[in-house]
Amino acid sequence: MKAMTAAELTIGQLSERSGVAVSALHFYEAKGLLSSRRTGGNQRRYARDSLRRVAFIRAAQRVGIPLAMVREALAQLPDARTPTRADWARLSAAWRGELDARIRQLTTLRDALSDCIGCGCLSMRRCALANPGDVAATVGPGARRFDERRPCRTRNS
Amino acid sequence: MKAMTAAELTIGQLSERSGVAVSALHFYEAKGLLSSRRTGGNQRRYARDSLRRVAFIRAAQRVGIPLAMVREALAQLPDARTPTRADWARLSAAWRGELDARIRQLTTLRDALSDCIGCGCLSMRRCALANPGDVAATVGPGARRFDERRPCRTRNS
DNA sequence: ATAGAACCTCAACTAAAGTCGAGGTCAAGG
DNA sequence: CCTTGACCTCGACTTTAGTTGAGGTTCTAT
Repeated sequence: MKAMTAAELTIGQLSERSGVAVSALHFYEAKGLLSSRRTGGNQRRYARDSLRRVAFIRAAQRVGIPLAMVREALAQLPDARTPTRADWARLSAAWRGELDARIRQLTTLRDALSDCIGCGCLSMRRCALANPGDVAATVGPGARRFDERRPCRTRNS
Repeated sequence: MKAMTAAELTIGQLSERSGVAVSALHFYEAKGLLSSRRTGGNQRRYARDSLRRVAFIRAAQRVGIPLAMVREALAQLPDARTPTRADWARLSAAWRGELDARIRQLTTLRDALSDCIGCGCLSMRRCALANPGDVAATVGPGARRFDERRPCRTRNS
């Protein structure tokens, strides 16, 4: 174990510091989420910003974002030079919408469980529980929205 | 097509009204998330509250909760009689914590992306991006918490 | 110089959450 | 009666996100 923190990381170091298994790092590389330089002996060497990429990948994973989507996001980072603050900020901005939507969806589910689930409402077309969060809006004429929260007191069961 | 809405639903009706494929309903039943009466001819008949169970399953699914966890939750509902308001309310209460945690995690990710990702922080042990949300608290002595949001200006990269 | 840890590739396996198709049964209208 | 559409089971296949193992190479410390 070479304690010296060099400019680059071995895969073992990246694994340990990120808490992600070596096999998973191989896998991320195979899927194009991560890249590495190879030494003369064909071993991987990671630039230090890989640590942040991996953190980003795992953070996204934890909230249920599929790797394919993460890959697309990361593809916007330059792969020649080390990403700058601005590069990450751009990526960040692109994701706010997605994250906000998911937060809204979760919040809605939580509230629906508290407010609505005991109401007897079984109309799949109207209950908050039943609607995908975004798709909900455009059902029938009258453009009723998800967020004009009329918590369905229909009792058709 | 028998338009008469009877006391029970066929699998086709449940599928159509819930928007879930028949094959998925079979699958849910196989996994113990759903149950049905059988007719003389071995066909499934669903009580009307199945509609709500399915809505609940899908809502949970949409926010990334695995079926196994949903199954456990639904197991708390009585399977002899139709669940009452109170039954659902109990289940709802049990889930608030889980949902709140997920909402917190997502919010943290969103904020970390906005505030922290460009900060140069690569300390996997300290950055909001890197921590599983709950586990974060207990690292080293000093009990620093996740929510005393000191957005890591360490710049050790 | 050599043991052992860490690394490499590639193929096979796993688990979750389904879908698809084959081959057969049930039920309702003409 | 008999056709047609909805239903049945069961096994095979799919995708995502990896893990595990075999067989071989590289690195580094003694």
